[in-house]
This record gives sequence, C-alpha cells and structure tokens, in this order.
Amino acid sequence: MKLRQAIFQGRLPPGTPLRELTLAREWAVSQATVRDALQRLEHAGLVTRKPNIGATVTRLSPTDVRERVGLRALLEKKAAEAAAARMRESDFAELERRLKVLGEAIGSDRYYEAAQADLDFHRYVWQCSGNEMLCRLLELVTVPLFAFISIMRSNGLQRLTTVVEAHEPLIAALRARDPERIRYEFERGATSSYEPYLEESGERVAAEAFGFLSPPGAN
Amino acid sequence: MKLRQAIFQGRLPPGTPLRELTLAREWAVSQATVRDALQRLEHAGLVTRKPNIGATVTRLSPTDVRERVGLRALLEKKAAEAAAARMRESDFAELERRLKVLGEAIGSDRYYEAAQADLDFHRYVWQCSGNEMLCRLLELVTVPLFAFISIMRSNGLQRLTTVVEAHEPLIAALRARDPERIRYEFERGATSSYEPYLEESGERVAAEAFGFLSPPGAN
DNA sequence: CTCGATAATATTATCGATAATATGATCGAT
DNA sequence: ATCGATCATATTATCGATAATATTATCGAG
Repeated sequence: MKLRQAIFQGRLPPGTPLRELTLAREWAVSQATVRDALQRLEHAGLVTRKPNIGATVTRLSPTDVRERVGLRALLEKKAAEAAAARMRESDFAELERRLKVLGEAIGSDRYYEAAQADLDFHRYVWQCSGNEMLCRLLELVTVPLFAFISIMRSNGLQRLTTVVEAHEPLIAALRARDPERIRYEFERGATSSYEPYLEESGERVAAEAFGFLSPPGAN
Repeated sequence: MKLRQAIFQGRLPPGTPLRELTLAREWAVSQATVRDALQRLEHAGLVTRKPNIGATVTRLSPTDVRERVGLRALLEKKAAEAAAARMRESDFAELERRLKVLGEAIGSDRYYEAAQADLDFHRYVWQCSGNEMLCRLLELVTVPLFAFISIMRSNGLQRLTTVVEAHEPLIAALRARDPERIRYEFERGATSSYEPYLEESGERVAAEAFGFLSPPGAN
C-alpha cells in the first residue's frame, strides 16, 4: 500500500525498476511480501512485470493513455447511465460528500489524497451501476490514469482550481436522469483532463512531466 | 497451467475450494508456486480469492454471466470494428486457419482444446484491433465465460455441430469492412451461446450444468 | 579492434518452515 | 437448553535460504 502511494506521488517515476529484495530490505519485510504486493499492483496496472526479468513502475505511452481514455469514456458512460436509474437521494448526497472531500484535499495541496478522492468520487458512480464486472474493468483502466494525473499535478503541470467545478455537471446530469446528457458529460469528463497529452505534442508534454523522454523502443 | 485445464474440463467444478498446501502436495511443488498460480488465475478471473480465507473456482451466477456477456458484446464490437480497418489478407487467412483448428477440436470431442481454439479465434480479432488495453479487458471478461461454456459442453448440455458455422458470418463481416454488419454479427455472436442461461430459468439450467444449485447468498 | 564464447554477478522463482489469522468446537454461565 | 466466551484446528501469510535464470563483464580468437 505504501508502494501505491509512492507511485501516485511521483516519488517512484514511471519506468523505475522495482527490485524485490531491495524493496524487501528497505521496508524490513520478506521478499514474498514484496512479490505479493507487486503482483497486486500489476493487477491494478500500476506495475509492469516480465517473467524472470523484473518489475517496473508502469509507464504510459501517449498511445496507452489514448487507449485507456477511450475505453474509460466508453465504460463510464455505460456505468453512469445504469447508475442514474438506480441512484436515490442518499446516493447523490454521498456523491456530494465525496466531492467535498476532493475539494478539501485540493485546497491543501495534498496530491495523493486528491487523486484518491477523485477516484473515490467516480468509483461511487461505478458502484451505483450495480454492475460488478464493469466496476472491475473501470478500476483496471482508470487507476493508472489517475496516477498519471496525480504525477502531473505534483509536478505543477495541471491546474487544480477547476477540478471541483468540473465534477458538478456530472452530478447534475445524473440527477436529471437524462441518458443523452449523461453520455455527453461523462465523455467530456473522461477526456478533458488528458487533452494536452493526446495531441501531436503529447510525447513532449509527458516527457516534461516525468523529466525524461521515453526510450524509442519502449512500448 | 494444469489448474486452468482442470477448470475448463469441469474436473474442478465452480465453487470448489482450492487449498494451497493440498494442491502443493498433490503436484509436488511448493506452496509459493501454488500461491503464484492462484494469483494469476485470480487475475484471469477463473479463481476467486478472499484474504485470509482462501480461494475457490469462480462460480458465475446468472447475473455475472449477464454482466460479462453484455460487456463482452460492447467491447468486442469495438475491437472488431477497429480490427476490420487494419486486417490484411494474411490476417483473414490466419483467422480461417484458427477456425479450422476449432473445427478439428470439435470433431474429435476435445472440449478443452475446443474452448481454447474458440478463444484463440476471438483473441486474434482482438489483437488485430491494435488496442492492447482492449485485449486485456476482453481477456478478463471473456475467459471465464469460455470456461463456463466449456463445462456446459463437457456435460453434453450444448450442441457443438453449429459452432464452426456460427463463426463464419464474423469473418464475412470483417472482410466486408461494414461497421454496421460487424456490430450486428458480433453482438449476436457474443450473446447467442448464452441465451439459454440468461432467461428466467437461467439458474435452473446452470444448476443442471454443474450438478448443484448455487447457495442463496452466493454473490 | 571486433566478435563470439564463457564466466561472474544480479535477480527472480521456488522451497521448507514458522507466524498470524479465521473458522468451528467445547465448555460454562444464565 | 441457549447464548457467549474460550480454545483447538485448519488455512493463509510471511519469513529466510536455496535453486534457476537472465544480464553483464571478461577473455581469447580471428
């Protein structure tokens, strides 16, 4: 769980090799425990493992980001549509509570907490869909994107002030239970944050964020 | 890898508890190796693990099947559309080769091989989409469905003779590069095999397949 | 000086054993 | 007799050490 935090905070930049025994000594645990953690993070998409070679912090190429953003939009629209049909007033209240938590985390410049709160907001919508498998897919697709954004923010490369307001149309659309509007707002919400990195210059912007260029053959 | 086969062949019915040390002794390997295998199968969706409790062969409730079939249709349509735009003649040839392998496996009543070949056919379409993440999601969603079908077949509960012909419209639609037709055929292909288990009587049919009823509170 | 084979090193994969935890049974109190 | 607490047992989680494998460095031949 600490590893997850380190990745989100950008303390372990994408591409960092994760040596099992090294991490084990570092945290005073066994290799088996580290191995276990790495396997779980691989499942979450934050770590990439190759058999007999080793593990590294997942590095998202512009192509990867594009793929994930597209899939997230597709799946989240579906989830939000289903959720709208099932959400009661208490669910909307919970959603607004989570948005408030997000606002507070942003207000105090806590990037890791902000990313988690952002994730928790969206996760709640997913859960309201009542579709368990859909939730799992969205976790898989989205978590590394949030890590990506979290790193951007911790490097000061993304404006934070607008984040809360950006979420309000989502709640409004869900409240209205208008499928067309839900699709529009969630499509927009899923893609807007990443637009700077999806254009021609995406590679350059991402490189600035991480302080290095991806090697030509990587991914 | 043997465990995977055992699940597909129905030798380990859904719900079977998988004790780490027991399996380790059975196959003359270490607990760590079994643990590793279970973790990978959990990732593939064939095994369900609960912390400090244990692992069982994943049991798909009718709801689970419904969720997965719906998501598979959604994702596979997207993959097939993208694939059609990129497939060359050699790709179509490969697809037909794989369909032939499937036909041979069915001809000799080898259920495990048939399920794998069926999977390999669809996997090739996914890969032609060029969208790596989409492939991963489809694996996750679909593999347990194929295991489900494989068990049905091994219990003689599904007709096999029509399987090959059912795949031909898919190839034709891809060849035609007609998005509308691709969507139609893949939607149909993804859902048709499961129709018997998606109706009111789904629970009963599934119970027949596995020889037992799901406990009321399961899932 | 370059290329290929071979040895040294580093890292993952596996092993056997121990510790931590949850489940089910036993006992006592009401 | 039933409910709650405690203990026994089974199972997973973790540990330290060894084996297998891949990468890198070294050496010798051309």
